[in-house]
Amino acid sequence: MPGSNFAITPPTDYLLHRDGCSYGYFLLHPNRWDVERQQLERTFLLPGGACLVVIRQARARTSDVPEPGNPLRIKTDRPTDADDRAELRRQIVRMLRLDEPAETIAAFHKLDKRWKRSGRGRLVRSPTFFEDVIKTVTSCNVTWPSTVHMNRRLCEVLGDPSPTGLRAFPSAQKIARTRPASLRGRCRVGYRDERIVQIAKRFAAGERGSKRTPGAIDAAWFENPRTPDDEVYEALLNLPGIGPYAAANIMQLLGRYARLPLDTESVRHGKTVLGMTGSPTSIMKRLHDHYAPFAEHAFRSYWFELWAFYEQKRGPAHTWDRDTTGSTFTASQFAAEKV
DNA sequence: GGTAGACCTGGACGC
DNA sequence: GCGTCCAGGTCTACC
Repeated sequence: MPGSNFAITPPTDYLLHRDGCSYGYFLLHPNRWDVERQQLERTFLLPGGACLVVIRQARARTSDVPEPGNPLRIKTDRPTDADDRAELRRQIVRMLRLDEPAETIAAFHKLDKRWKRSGRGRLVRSPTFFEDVIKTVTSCNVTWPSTVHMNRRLCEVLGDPSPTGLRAFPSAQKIARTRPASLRGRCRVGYRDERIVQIAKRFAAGERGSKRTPGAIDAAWFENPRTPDDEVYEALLNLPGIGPYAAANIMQLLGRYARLPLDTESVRHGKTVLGMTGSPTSIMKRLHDHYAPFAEHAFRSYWFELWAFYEQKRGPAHTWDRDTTGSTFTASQFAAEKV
């Protein structure tokens, strides 16, 4: 089937295999990182319907390895019109954080020089705020393999298929129309069923512009950098299924890096990598103090430390296959291994 | 304000 | 193959 081809020019320091494989969500359906081809594949929801998209960074003429800032080649599995391409471009920019200029990453490297050489600084996320929120809910109170399973089932059961047959992440409207019991039974989300449907209803109401629906979510307000951090955090805490950890994690997904989403894995990191001792509560307090000097970049410093530990154990993230390495490792495995 | 226990699933383990 | 235990963050009731 004939598709469309176009290119996006990323920031001058951008590397797809490094910056696209920088956070666990790149391993969750409908995302798939093709290790062999070093390209990102995913079905996007566009005005004209679901569409499988392959994103690959152009190589240099004399090398198999892309150079920073090389164009991103976008290929779709069906023809796209101008509306489709505009929306696709918008979602890719959000997902890959192409709107973060090289200067912002340089400012982070000035504050935390450990990552200047590798160039790490951007964190991949979802094409939409809604998907980031749901993915965060599915990551709470479960081990990583369960998070992988829930996201796979959400796509398989509720996601629209592209012409090739690969499914997108379900829209807020689709989940809002789903019965909680069905979500629990078919997607294995457990007690999160009602909470996920409630969140989806609020997003769906916000997308319809329904001001009369209590709690309707105005995604643009959350995404607006001018909205104060504290107000965003408080609003997130008011969503069902979102507690302090999930709210702080969604904050970083919104590009607000000052807060740390600390969980049991953070405590493990504090103990095994940073040599901290004491109760989990005291370690979490010390972790906050430890990363405080990195101010508005605190999460980046924390996360790339954690990510470097994972890569030390499992190899570079761009070699992790979603359905093998990427779906099996757990924090408890790392805790049991020697550093 | 702090804390205990329930919530649900999948994986590990013992038999 | 079956039963039991455990990890994981949020929510509610209770003090």
